Amino acid sequence: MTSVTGAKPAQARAAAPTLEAVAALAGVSRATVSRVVNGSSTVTPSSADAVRAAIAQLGYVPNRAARSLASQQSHAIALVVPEDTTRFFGDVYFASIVAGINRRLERSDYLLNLMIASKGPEAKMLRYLAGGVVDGVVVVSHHTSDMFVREIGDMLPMVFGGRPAFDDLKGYVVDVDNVAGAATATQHLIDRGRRRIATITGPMSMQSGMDRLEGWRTTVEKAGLEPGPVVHGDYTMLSGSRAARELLAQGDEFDAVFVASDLMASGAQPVFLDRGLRVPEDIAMVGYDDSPSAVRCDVPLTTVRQPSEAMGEEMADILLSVLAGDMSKPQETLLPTALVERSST
Amino acid sequence: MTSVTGAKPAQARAAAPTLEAVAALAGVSRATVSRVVNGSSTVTPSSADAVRAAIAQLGYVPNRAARSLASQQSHAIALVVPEDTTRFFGDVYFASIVAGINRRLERSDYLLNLMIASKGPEAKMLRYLAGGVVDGVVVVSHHTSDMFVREIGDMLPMVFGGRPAFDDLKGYVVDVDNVAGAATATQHLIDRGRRRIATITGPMSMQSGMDRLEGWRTTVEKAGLEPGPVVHGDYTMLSGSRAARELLAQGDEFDAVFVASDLMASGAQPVFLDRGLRVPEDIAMVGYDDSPSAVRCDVPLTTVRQPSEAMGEEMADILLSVLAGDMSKPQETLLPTALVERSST
DNA sequence: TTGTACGCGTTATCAT
DNA sequence: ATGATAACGCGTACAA
Repeated sequence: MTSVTGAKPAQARAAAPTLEAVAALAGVSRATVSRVVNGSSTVTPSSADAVRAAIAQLGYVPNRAARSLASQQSHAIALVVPEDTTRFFGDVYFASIVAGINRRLERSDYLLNLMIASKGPEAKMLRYLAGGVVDGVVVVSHHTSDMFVREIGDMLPMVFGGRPAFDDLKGYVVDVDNVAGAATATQHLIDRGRRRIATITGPMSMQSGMDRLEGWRTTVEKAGLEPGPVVHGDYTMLSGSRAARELLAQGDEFDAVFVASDLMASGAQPVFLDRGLRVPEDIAMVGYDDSPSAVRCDVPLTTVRQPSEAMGEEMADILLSVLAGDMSKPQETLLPTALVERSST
Repeated sequence: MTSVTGAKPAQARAAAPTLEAVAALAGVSRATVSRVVNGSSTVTPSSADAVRAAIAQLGYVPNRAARSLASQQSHAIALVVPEDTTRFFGDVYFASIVAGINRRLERSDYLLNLMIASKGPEAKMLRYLAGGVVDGVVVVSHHTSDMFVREIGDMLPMVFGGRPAFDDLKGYVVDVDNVAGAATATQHLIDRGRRRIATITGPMSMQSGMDRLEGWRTTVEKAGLEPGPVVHGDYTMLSGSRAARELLAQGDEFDAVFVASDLMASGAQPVFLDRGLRVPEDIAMVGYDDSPSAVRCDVPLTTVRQPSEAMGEEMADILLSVLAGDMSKPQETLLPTALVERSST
């Protein structure tokens, strides 16, 4: 590591102007300034103008800490993701969620605090949240083993992205209808004339994994078909290729497979192709997510699209409503999925 | 959108215990409690124990807003990324940076605030930062056109990831030696016996783009070689394939190409291969970044590895030092690069 | 409509 | 070593 010492980079920074200063310049009291800043009640237009002029002239910006302390609100929300950084950044699903949340937040004066909480610092994070850094929490990618999440619900309003697996949930839920999505995908396979449909599932520690499996099973049974082989994965590409090998190794026949995530499907497909199996002729595939990897496959994937960005936006919207005291939001919001047909079926 | 109304999810949340409460329980004054909380100076072990016991019993957590207001510090830093969400999440480089920053922050009580500031809300972000939400800022992926970044330097300590292109910079810089990295790559090509070396550059609006071009040029000239053709890209895969086509269209001969990012290289390579050119026999390639895409290429890329995660960690470390009043850090820190040899040379 | 005065939970400066 | 007490900057009853 080379280093070059240069001029000193720090300098005296101008003290930020306060409400007091604005009030003095505008010739009114602090209270009045506070009122126009918060757009509140009735202030005489003339003095309101004077205040606004003073604010502009001084470049006044409310001090966040002081405001929080007085109002008992931080005007920030947290996105809690119980995954490690690699998974978080490796999955575009999270990108969409964040984009959606951001889009809603841009129309407010709330801030987003990203908390990617892999394994260790759960206790630390709970302490942060307890410290009043945020007014509410959005939780996505939640596993049954993440018990600490329950404690969050005891101290802050909470919105889940994807229904958590435990029963006594405190908090709102925004979800896609995973059962219906999986059912649509499976039915599509049946409509294409497939009779022996396998599935590569998501993790059984996540509600979405269980729901998609259920959607597959009920649809197959309703059609009077014998369920094909089932192999479990964890949504990652690696687990997808492993599952594909296992499927083949088991020796059970199948002419189609419903894969619970595009990442797993794009891991599985090369395995099939390498074995000389043709997609979709020998094995038809349907994925889930409609992620970019679905298109990048050798045989582009038919898949179930989730409105991830809309989910993010909806979650933020619900949380903001709750924080605004609006208790009329439904506790559970289901967003629709859509089948996207490509070459793999 | 279906919705199901359920039980009311919100409930009365216990008021958080305050310093006052702890003091009362421990039988000391607020000041003393504050002292042990901040590990400060000299407190009698006996009363310190009493305080700690009270804290544990009450589950006391300091209120962040109050602390900020009193101490004039937020104990949070911001990572400002002037890119849109898609680019941010699409590039693993950022993931490493964040991971590195997080790793350093975990050993502190600072919080990270991610601000992905595409185009619009620059003014809004400046207002946030002016509001005292953070004590310092880390800026990565900075373009010459992002003028608003300069204003940040006027109000907060700042660390750049990658040297900004403007001259009067206020702030620290952590960078890799892009000139040296490009030089190593180019020299490697020369050592392999290549005489006519082209380059696909990064954006000329970024210092790193200019530096890598310079490293290529000086090395070629120092070897007494005639510089090969130069085509500009913007680090993305798409621009890489476009650049490759342009390179071919120009008709100038070349037997090697130094590409300023792996993403561009993985866009360029298929173009060469499609034209029946062999890598490395007809065209040797060296990329930059050592990103996952370097390995996913048909012909895995020889590339220049940057210590991205170490960069993130170093940036956070410097910022924390400055915030702690330590002015001894060098204004510019250069991290070393390393050549990773694979099949493309 | 506007101003006064108090409180928010900590830190920091004094005395003691 | 410890305890009053004054900031910190703002919101907001309450009074005028």
